[in-house]
Formats: sequence, C-alpha cells, structure tokens
Amino acid sequence: MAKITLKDGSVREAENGSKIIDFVKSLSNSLAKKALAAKVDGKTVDLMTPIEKDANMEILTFDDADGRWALRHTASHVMAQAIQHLYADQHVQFAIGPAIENGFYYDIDMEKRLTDDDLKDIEKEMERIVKQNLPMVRKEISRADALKLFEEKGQSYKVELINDLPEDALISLYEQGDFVDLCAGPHVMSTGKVKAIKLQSIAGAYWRGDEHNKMLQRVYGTAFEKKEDLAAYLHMLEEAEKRDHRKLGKELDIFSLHEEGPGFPFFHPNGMVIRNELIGYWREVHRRYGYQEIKTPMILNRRLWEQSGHWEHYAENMYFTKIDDDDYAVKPMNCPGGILVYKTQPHSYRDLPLRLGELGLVHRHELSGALHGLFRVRNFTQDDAHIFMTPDQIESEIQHVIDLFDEVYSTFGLSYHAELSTRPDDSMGSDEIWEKATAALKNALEHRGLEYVVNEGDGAFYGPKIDFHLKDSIGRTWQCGTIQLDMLMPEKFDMHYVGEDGQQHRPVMLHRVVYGSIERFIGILIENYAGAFPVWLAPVQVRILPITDKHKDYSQKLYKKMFDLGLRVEVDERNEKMGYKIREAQVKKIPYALVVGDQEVADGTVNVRRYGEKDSRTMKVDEFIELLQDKIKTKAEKY
RNA sequence: GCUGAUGUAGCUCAGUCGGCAGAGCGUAUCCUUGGUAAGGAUAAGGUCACCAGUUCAAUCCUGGUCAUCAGCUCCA
Repeated sequence: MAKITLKDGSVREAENGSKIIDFVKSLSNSLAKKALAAKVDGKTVDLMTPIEKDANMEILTFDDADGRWALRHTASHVMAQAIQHLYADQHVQFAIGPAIENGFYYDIDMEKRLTDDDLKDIEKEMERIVKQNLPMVRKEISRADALKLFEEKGQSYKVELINDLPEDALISLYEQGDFVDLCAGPHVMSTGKVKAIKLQSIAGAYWRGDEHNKMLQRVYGTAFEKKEDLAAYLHMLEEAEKRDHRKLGKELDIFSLHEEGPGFPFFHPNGMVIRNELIGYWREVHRRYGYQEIKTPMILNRRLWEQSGHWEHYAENMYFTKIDDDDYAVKPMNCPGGILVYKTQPHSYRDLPLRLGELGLVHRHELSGALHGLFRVRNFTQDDAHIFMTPDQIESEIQHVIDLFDEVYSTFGLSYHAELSTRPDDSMGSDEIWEKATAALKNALEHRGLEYVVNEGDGAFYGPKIDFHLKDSIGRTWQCGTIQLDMLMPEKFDMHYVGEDGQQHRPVMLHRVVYGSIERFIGILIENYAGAFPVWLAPVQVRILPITDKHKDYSQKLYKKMFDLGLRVEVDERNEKMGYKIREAQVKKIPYALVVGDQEVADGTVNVRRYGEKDSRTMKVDEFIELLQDKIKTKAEKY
C-alpha cells in the first residue's frame, strides 16, 4: 500500500498500482466527478496515472489553475481532431496546441485559409467529439517509434519537435478516437469533460515564434466545465471591452488618432488636463525623492548616436533628418542628452547620486502592426531620469527607485509584477560588466522580496533591466516602469567623477521611468478607472445643473466662485430637463453634479449627486467646496 | 513587417445580389421652464478610406495603397 498525503494533511492509503481516479472515488464520488487532474509531489498528472509509491497528492478541479489547464489542453486536442475530420482532404499539419491563461490555441498549417464561418463548423464538430466522450489514452513510446509514426503521418512539425528531444527520451502520445498527438500531457480523462467550448479568433503565428519561419494559422478558443461559466466569461469580456481606452478615449474626448499620423496621438483638452495633473504629481514626487529636472533637444547629431551605440544597435527604430549637410536623428531615448548635461562640469563623489529627471518626447519607428491606441505609439513622453552614481551606491539607489515606484503605483491603486531582463544577443560590453550589473538588479529584487520572472535575453543593448508591468482591462500586461542599469554609456562617453581619493572614477548610470510613457500610462488609467477618474485627475470635476433659466444667475455665481479657486467646473445651461442633464453628467463620468433650483437658491446650498450614485444630498456651498478640495488634495480615489 | 478581418454622416451602425445613400444618437433652430439617467417638432450634415481597372453606369465587382482591429514578432 502507498501512503497518500492530501492537501489538508490527512493521510490515506491506496493500493500500489491502482489508478488515481479510483483512489479519488474512494475519497468521494462527488470529488471524483469534479476532478480533472492531480498534482503528485508537485507534478501535474492524469487521473489515469497509477499510484506507485508514497506521495503528496492534490486533486485538481476546474477551480485550480492546473486543472483548468488540463481541461483546456484537452479542448485543444479536440479542436485539432475536429479540424482533421473537417479538412481531411487538406493534409493538415499540426504544430503546437497548448492551454493558455484563459483558453487554448492550436497552430496548424494547411492550404485552406480558415474563416470565422469555419469556426462555427469546427465548434459543431468539437461538440460531436465531446458527446462521444472519447477516452484520452496516454501511450509512451520510444523516440525512434515516435519519429516513424509522425513521419508516416507526414507531420513534419511534430517530427521537428521530436528531433529536438533528447536521444533517450521516452515520448508520450495522447490518443482520442482516431486522433493521436505528440503531447506531454496531462489531460482530463475523456473528451466528455469539455462541456462548454467557444472558438474565438483566427490569427497568424510564426512557427516557434520566429519571424523568419513560416506563418501558421492559429485558432484561439476557450473552454469551461460548465456552460454558465463560459457565458459568464464571455459577458465579462464584453464588459471589459467597454473599458477599452480607445473607446473611452473617444467617448470622453481625451485623445484621437488620425490616418495622417499613425501612432502619433493627439491630446484633446480633456486629455491635457489628465496629462498635466500626472506631470504635476510626478514633479512633486520627484522633488521629494531628490531629483532635479532637465530638458534636452529632440534632434541631435549623428556623432552622438554613433558614440552611444544607437546608430548601430537601434537604427531600425529611429527617424533621421538632415540639417545643412549633416546627418541628425530624432531621439529614440533621452540618455545621450542627459549624459551631455552631466559632462558639462566635473563631478565629485559628494554630488552623487545625481538624479536628473526629464520628461522627454521620444520617437521610435514601431512596426505598423504593433500600434495599439495609446499603449503602443510612435512618439511618447518618457518620464525619464538618469541617475549617476558610484558603484557602491547601486543597490541602495535601486531600492530608492523601487520605493518611488511603489508610492506612485499605489497612488493609482495599480498592482504590478516585475520582470528581470538579461543580456540580449545584440549587445555591447564585456561579460563581466553584464554579470555585475545583472547581479546588482537581482540582489535588489531579492533583498526587497519582490517576486519576479526572468526574461532571458530581453535586456536593452546597454544593460539589464527590471520591468514593471501593469494590466489593462482584459488582463493583457504592458510594461510601464523600468529600471535599467548601465555601465556601458559611462565608458562610451568617458564619464568621470572625482572620488574620495582624489582620483578619477567611472560612474554607474541608471535609466528609469515610472509611468513608462505618459501616453501608455494614461491608457492604463483610463481602463483602470473605466473612465471615471478620481477628482484630482477628472477633466471636469463639477458640473452645475440649473433646473430652469431662473437659476442661471445663482449657477454663474457658484461657477465663478469655484473657477476662481482653480476648480474645473462647468454649467449645463442647456434648455433640457433635469433627467436629461443628470444622464449627460453621468455618461461623461463627471465626479460631481450639482443640481440647483428654487430650494438651493433660497438656502444657499447645492444638491450634490456623485458619479455612479442614485442618491443625492444637499450641502452648504462652502461645505461642498471644502469636501471637493480635500478629495483633490488627498488624491482620493472615491468621491 | 507577417496572417486574417474591417473601413458608409461628428459617434454607433443599417443598406445597395451595379441604377439619385438610410436609422438612432449628437449638432442647429423653434416650442416646452421642466427636481435627479433621454420632452416635442423642424433642419443641416456623406467624393460610401484613397488610387487605378472593368462597365452605358461602381459605395457595391477586380487590383493596388493607406488606416484600423485580433494575433504573431517587437516594445515604454
């Protein structure tokens, strides 16, 4: 007998060689029904796996990420089978078909181009396969047999995958009915478990994610255990779409994009209010954290970009121009400018760390297909800063930067995750410098207990970096903040400071942005607040709604009083009924609507209705203004 | 840049299987002076993304270009 320790710590016995599913049945029939896979000593396996020794076991259901993964992975195989059935004449080649965060996909290669209508047919065929409740049978074969099998089937992508596996690898296959696939698993026990399926979209994807390879057809879908859950998920997606910053940006008159300038966003008055408030806050925070601000030119001579390495490593993303007969480039980054400022005078170790901030407008030629609202543009303002310091200040300075990031993100109620990116192929500098810089970043992260993922080879060409990612309305993450450690630019530009010993030393440089780009950050904020900005950021903070013409004078007096206090206020004097004006104020997501009629004029009050609330309350004018000013001062998120 | 889809009024979208282009919202004017999510009427508003081709005739068919959307690649 094997001793099985369950998640709650209880220990049960199971017969050696018995299947996990039978063991689960012995625990509870209802659990056995819900079970999708199991985690044995940390490894996720099929329920058909035999129990062979004492182990820790967790039964996975749809509530567990790994359970969902198994179900959706099976769904992906079912889809592949359906495609094989429907397009038998096509010699469909299958590449890979994993489960992903909220669903699954399969990459396939065939002559016929799938259309949205085809998805309906595939779904139908999938449902048929699900109904048949085919068992998912795992088989293990040798590498040679696997090669033979897939060569015979003419599945060249599979053959390529197998060839990449170690010589002695035992290869697993999963078979359901007439479909067999190379797959490590795990899967749910049978196709019948996949109760609710929705195929979502078709897109291109490069084989192995490499743009030099052939582009395959990728079919995205999602699957749930219950139809209701699928419906709820699809509804959630619809709701999230309403928060899309491109949609809200238009509706709330924040920004626009035009064919005349793809990727070059236009900011409207409402957008500029948000921008300027963000910048004001940024300046206030950075002053407290010991930064000074500079401004450097947008166009600089070719020599500078050659010296920095951009000319060699970044040219395909740069825009160029000529002045007289000389080559110039529009800056894609602010650092060389900051370095020139540093070099205008000698520095002592006593001046360091020297923190120079710059709101710098940079231009980068991004691929046309990558452009995406304010999230991915071709010109953007980085809330940049370059910190020049001594080598032994690196770690404390990184901590200092992370403190600042923490403060800024929490002001907006944003949660983030960190990623560490290491040396890319196309990079400058010695191994030693890279190792040192990477270790410094890693230490800072670990010292602080920040969890992070590592992106091998994703660093900048001049140094490794820590990126801070924020989520958009549908859960895609976007890199915003970044801290990049740079020991190369100081060399390239022969930068110095005088140390305690009176000798010349090489400073270390830190590039960092908090918002990342003001444009992208505004996009994130629009989605985060669903367009209903906190009072301090709201383009219009208060709208006064006089009931009839009789109340216009009082409204104007109120308006002037608030306007003179610097508040963003407007009066809706249109000849409309109160219901209409209230609706308009709500649709525009204005934090406070003030209704004024006979009552308010007589009492010197306002009737305050907050955005999103049905009830209103009457307040003295001064009392309301005080409330408003307090919300603004404290950057309160709630009205 | 790649694969696929889309482009009609300021916005959201119908529509024309080739024959003078439509709705709702918004805007303007008039009526209505109305207490918390849409009061009524009238009117203006379009080179049907752009450029070629086919045709007696193209918003519609063909080809190309541009932009947008989803994804890939890339990135703040």
